[in-house]
Amino acid sequence: MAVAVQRIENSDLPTRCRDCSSRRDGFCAGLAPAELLRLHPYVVRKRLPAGEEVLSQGVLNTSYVHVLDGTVKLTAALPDGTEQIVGLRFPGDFLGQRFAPDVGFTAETATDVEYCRVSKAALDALADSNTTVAHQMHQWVATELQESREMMLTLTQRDARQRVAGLLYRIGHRQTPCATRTRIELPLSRGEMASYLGLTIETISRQLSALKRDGLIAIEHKTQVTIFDMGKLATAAAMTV
Amino acid sequence: MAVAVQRIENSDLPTRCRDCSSRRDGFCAGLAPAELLRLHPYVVRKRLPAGEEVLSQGVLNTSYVHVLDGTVKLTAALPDGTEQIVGLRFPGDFLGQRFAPDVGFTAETATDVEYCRVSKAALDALADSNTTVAHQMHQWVATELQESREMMLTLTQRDARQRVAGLLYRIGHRQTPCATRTRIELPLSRGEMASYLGLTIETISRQLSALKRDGLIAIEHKTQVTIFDMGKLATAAAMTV
DNA sequence: CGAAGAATTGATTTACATCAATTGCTGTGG
DNA sequence: CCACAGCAATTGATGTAAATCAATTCTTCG
Repeated sequence: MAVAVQRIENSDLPTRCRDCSSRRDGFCAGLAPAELLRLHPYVVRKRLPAGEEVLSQGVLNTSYVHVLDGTVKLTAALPDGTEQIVGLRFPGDFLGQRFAPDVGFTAETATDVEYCRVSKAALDALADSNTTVAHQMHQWVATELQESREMMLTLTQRDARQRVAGLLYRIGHRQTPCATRTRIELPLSRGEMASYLGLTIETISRQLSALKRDGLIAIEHKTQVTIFDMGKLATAAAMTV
Repeated sequence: MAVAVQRIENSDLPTRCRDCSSRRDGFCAGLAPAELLRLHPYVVRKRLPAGEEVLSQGVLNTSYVHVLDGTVKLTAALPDGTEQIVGLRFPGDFLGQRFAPDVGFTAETATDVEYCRVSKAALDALADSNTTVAHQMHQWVATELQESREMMLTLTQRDARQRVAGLLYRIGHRQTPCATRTRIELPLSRGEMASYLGLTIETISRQLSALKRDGLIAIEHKTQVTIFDMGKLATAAAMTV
């Protein structure tokens, strides 16, 4: 508990942490330099291209993943062999369950992704000795639950147009939090968007065309989406209140 | 940490805990007798009729609720004034979020309900000093997340018949875990089932009639449902992996 | 260039919603 | 005890959003 830390220089941090955004305002901001150093041997920083598995459903749950750059999709393998997207993870997000014996959902890079993989045993040990860390991990699950319940409401209440607009809004919000007008790079194919929103590829395509026709967005090269007005998009998504 | 407890008699427990099922195999099984005694002044045991609010969305989050008997529905108030059911809680389940400043969802009794209301401050304090309790609470959120993600899959993948069959199956499973043939008391009206499953009252009614016609269930007095074969119902619900 | 895959667009079908009527309970008052 | 609100549930008729089926068009890449 009593980690006497004061005036520790940046240079006392592990090299890779020095310029990391997570150190400034993400998960690692909650860690003392000494703790980062203690964790250091159990962390690997990686970069993967799109379409690679980061964590695989069903295997022994031995690591956490902290997303630094790019988009990761969480997928559930369905009995019929297809996969269903159940969540998206962006920079700053955290993957892994503390109290699950094995991995519940496959995590797969949707774009090029940079991340830190942390040994579960090491971070769990740290959480055992540092309640702040334990709380942070607990709180993260609560955040995921909240998100998942919002998705439930989306699926029961919103029509196709609202779902697509809402997804674009959320991606825009994560990629450029403060802009009213923004250009985003879609991390998902039409099929992936369809899977996530419980719709079909054709419906996604039609709704994107409709949003384009209505002057809310522009699309270039399939994946470059310009959002002209985040507020109007939020209205189209019925995200108000 | 070092709570020296040995050979504590049942009579050392708070009176209300002595015959409580939660003490045997629920949340309170994880607590030492001394801890139960410590919590005792901050707990009230209550019994409410159907249709009462147990926790109210938006108010300051000051208590946890531990369901002992009956069914509680979690509802989200929608902007248009209607309410959407986002979850059901049965005996043994837990309500309340450790790290949320206010209550996220209204919890309302769907049937007569017996429960213990615990001061949040007191249980949080206990969790701070007893990691087992903290873990249990963390784990509970993880369980809720799991359930919520399964609901997402239901809403994206399953049709009306599968949803209704699945709900009956789950209620049957909670009320009588080991039976193949069972009779359940529906804790929800048709409208509530519709809200939970993202369907309409009429569709629920038609699907119940269809399941009856197909010989999977029988219904008396609207709410008494006999399930002839849980296995067949699970098949109808496509719950099989 | 041509093949293969992804996305768009159009035509048709369908599951569920919506609208509408009827039935069946439950409680209240004459 | 019956009459009749008042409400939930059922059942039927019709409408509609999205799925499905079916061509194109656009992209990428060997």
